[in-house]
Amino acid sequence: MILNDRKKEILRAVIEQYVKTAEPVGSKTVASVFGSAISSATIRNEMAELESLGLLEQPHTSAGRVPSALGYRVYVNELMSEHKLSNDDEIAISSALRSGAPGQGHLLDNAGDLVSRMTTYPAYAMSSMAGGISIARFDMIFVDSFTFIIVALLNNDSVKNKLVHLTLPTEPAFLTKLSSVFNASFTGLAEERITPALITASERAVGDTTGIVAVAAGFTIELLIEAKAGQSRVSGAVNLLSHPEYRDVEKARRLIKYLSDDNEIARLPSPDATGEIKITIGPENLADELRDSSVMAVRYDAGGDMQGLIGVVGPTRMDYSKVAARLSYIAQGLSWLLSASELQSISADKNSGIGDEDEIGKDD
Amino acid sequence: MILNDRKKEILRAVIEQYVKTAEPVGSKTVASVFGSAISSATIRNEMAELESLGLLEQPHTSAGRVPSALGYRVYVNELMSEHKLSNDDEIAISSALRSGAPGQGHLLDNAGDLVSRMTTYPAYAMSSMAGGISIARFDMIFVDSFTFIIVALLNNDSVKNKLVHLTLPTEPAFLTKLSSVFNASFTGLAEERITPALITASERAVGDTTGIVAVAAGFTIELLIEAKAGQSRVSGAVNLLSHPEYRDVEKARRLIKYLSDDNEIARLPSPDATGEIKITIGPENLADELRDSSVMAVRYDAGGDMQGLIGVVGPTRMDYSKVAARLSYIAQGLSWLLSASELQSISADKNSGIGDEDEIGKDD
DNA sequence: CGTTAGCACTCTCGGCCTTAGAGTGCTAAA
DNA sequence: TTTAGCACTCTAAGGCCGAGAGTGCTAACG
Repeated sequence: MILNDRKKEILRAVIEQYVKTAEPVGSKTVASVFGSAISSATIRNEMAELESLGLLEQPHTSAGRVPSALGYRVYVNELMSEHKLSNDDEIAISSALRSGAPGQGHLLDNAGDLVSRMTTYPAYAMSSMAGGISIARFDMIFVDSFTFIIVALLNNDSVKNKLVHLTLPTEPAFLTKLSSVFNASFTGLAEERITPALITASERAVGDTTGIVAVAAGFTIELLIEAKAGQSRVSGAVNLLSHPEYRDVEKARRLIKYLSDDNEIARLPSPDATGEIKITIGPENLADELRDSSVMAVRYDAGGDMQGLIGVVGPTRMDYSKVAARLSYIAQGLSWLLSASELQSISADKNSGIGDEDEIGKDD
Repeated sequence: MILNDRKKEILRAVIEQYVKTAEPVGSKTVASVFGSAISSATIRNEMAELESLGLLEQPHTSAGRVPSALGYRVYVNELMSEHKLSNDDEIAISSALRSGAPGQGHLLDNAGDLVSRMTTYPAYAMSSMAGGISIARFDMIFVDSFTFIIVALLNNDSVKNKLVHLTLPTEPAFLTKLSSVFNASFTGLAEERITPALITASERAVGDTTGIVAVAAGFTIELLIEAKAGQSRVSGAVNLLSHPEYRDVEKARRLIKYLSDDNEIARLPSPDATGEIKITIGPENLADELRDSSVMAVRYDAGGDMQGLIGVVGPTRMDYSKVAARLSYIAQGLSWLLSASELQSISADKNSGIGDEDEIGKDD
């Protein structure tokens, strides 16, 4: 978009004013931003042109102008100045990262809560694994003859388990055999690659006639499915309700409903590279429910082959610059803590929970 | 409350009509309920008396009447007829219970989702353990010299785990010793009873100089705290927004905010005995945020020493009878499935996940 | 004495009009 | 090219009015 400098400044002024007040911005208001350098009449002319370029819109004749989605896009691409985080923000974020939200053990929840608190918008957090989630190692714990526990160490360094009850008794030696077969056959496989044929083969390998292999395999699949599902989280959806664009309950309800669907979350925009902030504005979003909202997201490095993603969903009238700054500061902090923790281990500092690998998606 | 039969019938009619329409009910409407048995003038007289008794209220002269909190209370205690569940409802509930919500492994989530879906109100689900949560059994899994897993079988039959990284190497034999000391010292203890003194004692018992005992004990405490926290869940908070009494966004926001606080959830009303439905109406609720909402809850038997609780939060204008019927049908179903599963074990039916003990709060 | 028809009265809600104010676009002058 | 001036447009808020709903009271009735 080729705009002369003055148009750019006017566009910037309109957007920044509108973001602040949520009211259409008139030529006089813009003029006052420039002191007495330009008259409101000139600005009116410029604004009329900006409108015909599709960057501004008028709710009706004789209201001021409001940025269009395209206007925001130009602003984000070309005009937005880097927002400098305040000291308070930096302190708030880094101390929250270091201590984790009280009473919460989950990294995704922690990160999501923090993002949502620091932006006043609903946040989403996801983690993903290059090559998908699989099990790195099985252990079977004998509890009593009718009970055992499957413990699975996943390739994302989290641990999951299943308690299994049996109708026919078993014994420790059998479980040892079971676990070595499982370690041989099922490790490294994504959930969809654990096929019935594979299970039957293992059944034969163990010499199982009681069905225990099938059951254990079933739990293994469940466990992998849960591990995949546990990879996304939305926090602070209520926050939507404090923004004027969602004062219409029905609109808010639809968006919150949308955000509570895990499958949809997985489809939210995600940036290609670590550190780069991806912004999709209004109709740039594919989902209908997001047509008049914006989404910002950033990846972070969760150590090893793991990648994480945090983002927010809010009205198109967002302070993109400020949100971007906070989002990327948080992402950087997470990358740092999570990569650092690869070298880290027993730590006397009990509060640094959020950085410990034991915190990563080990739920269930 | 001593009311003659006709007053009772009128009160009932007003409430049932109001529940249906959310509009103040006039004498004529009530009269039509009785056919031409009583004239609207008579009803007017009766309604005026019901108002002076505090059972009905008038939003303004010349609107109809609306039930007061006291009116609902009398209705719930004395007038409410038992709602007969439709066949469809029974089928919907029992099949949902049997199969679990798709993609969700957690019992609390499942139950909460179901309740919220079947009532259109936000639901809360909790589970609790007579005597508190403690660990029944420890296992330590050696992964490599610098890594091991603590697996804890809790007294509520769920399993939790922690992945621990070490700075100094260890070996399987040491972990065996560690786990026997932990099994001897820390089993059966609630989180607050694992004291520094106890930890030091174990340290001496194992002969540990590396701090590994302290770290493992720290993780054990964390694990218990998480187990306690994982015992309550709210589902379907968005549902509030579809009810006209929460069309005021600010009101809805406050209530949803309130419901997203775990500590507050733990304080929501809970009935004394299994099967009994506890209903608190409007100002009967202690929390300010619930002053114009009602809460209904029922306990179910989760097998063994475990108790569960499901409930809903909604406007005082609720169909108490219908919600009660659905709630208690769900509670009965849960009791049945969970108690049954004590006898149950390996089951060929992969879909009966919700009834399997492995599903209970094993999210750590 | 309880019940009922009749009626005046009250209050809300929606529609309509008016006015104030904000902001525009156009014109003409600098 | 910029700007002052001005007529014009549109909304939002307030006021007014009539329709409608529902009441409470009174007086008549069985």
